[in-house]
Amino acid sequence: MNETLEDVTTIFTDFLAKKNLRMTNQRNLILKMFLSTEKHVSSDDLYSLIRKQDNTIGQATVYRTLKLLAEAEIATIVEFGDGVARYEHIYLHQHHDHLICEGCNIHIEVVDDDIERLQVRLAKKYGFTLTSHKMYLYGKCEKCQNISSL
Amino acid sequence: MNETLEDVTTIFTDFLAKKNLRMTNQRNLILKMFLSTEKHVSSDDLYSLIRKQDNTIGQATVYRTLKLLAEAEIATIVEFGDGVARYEHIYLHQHHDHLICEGCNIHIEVVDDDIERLQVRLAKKYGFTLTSHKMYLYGKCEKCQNISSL
DNA sequence: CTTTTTATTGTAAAATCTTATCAATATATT
DNA sequence: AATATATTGATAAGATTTTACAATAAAAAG
Ligand SMILES: [Zn+2]
Ligand SMILES: [Zn+2]
Ligand SMILES: [Zn+2]
Ligand SMILES: [Zn+2]
Repeated sequence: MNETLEDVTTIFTDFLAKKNLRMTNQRNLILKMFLSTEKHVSSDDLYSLIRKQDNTIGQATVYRTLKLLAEAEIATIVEFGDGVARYEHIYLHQHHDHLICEGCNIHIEVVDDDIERLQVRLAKKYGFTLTSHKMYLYGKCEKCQNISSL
Repeated sequence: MNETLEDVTTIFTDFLAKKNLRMTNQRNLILKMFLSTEKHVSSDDLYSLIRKQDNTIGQATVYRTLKLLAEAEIATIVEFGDGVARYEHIYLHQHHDHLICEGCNIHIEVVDDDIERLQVRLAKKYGFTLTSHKMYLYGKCEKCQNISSL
């Protein structure tokens, strides 16, 4: 996907309008900051980032806006199992899954077209139409394999 | 996998011994109740179940024991995104992934051997050895597809 | 069998993350 | 302008999980 910030802002504004909600300065700033980050930010991460530009913004507003962004399908939730909801953007960033090293904790974004195809097939086998999926692969990276074999 | 309750209890006891921990009545009961449940129980679910048999047990003990069971690889965490950690047993239950209907919320356990194979291949491509994975497929079941098209 | 050491438990407090409440403010509609 | 509606920030409340700690139980040592 190659949307610009303006495109995504329009998408969000339209989404809001459809629900009788308004595009505000706060929502605008939050969206802008969110899109400018790479990968997995928690609401709190984003709140800290935004405070640097505008320290009047409220924590709850960030929570609320991220929920809206997820509803608008501009953001998706990623859960790494520590009880914190993290978000990443879909627009400006295409779908991917996560490969995670249990040793050093690095996260690599991956996609395998064959798997993506088979997921649709698998869902269809049960009469489902697939709208999305999440896949997390856990293992050890090259470096950590060597360390643990010492 | 076809382990019996006794087998799994032994596995857990051994795991504990290796860490200088002890098999206690509480841990034994929690394990037994956990294995007797089907699928996704939260710590609180399990706590309620156990209280019926022994109302002296503490909530924290259930949390602690489930953590240990996960560490011992007898249980795995399943996260459905509502902020609650749920557990399911690996022993007595083989690996599977989850197909979830966004309409009626039913959960179907699925496995696709081709996908499982490709996951290993994908990880290898990045120099990773794979130890586990989680895959959640979200969509609409047959019934819910029809409902939403009315 | 004691005594001593170590681990475990239950209770309750604390920590974390998220949501709800509400009066004040900003935005849209009339 | 006046009115209605939505939004905000602060704060309280909720929910889930972890931690602290004294009392208890289990294991090890004597
Ligand atoms: Zn994918
Ligand atoms: Zn690594
Ligand atoms: Zn699988
Ligand atoms: Zn359904």
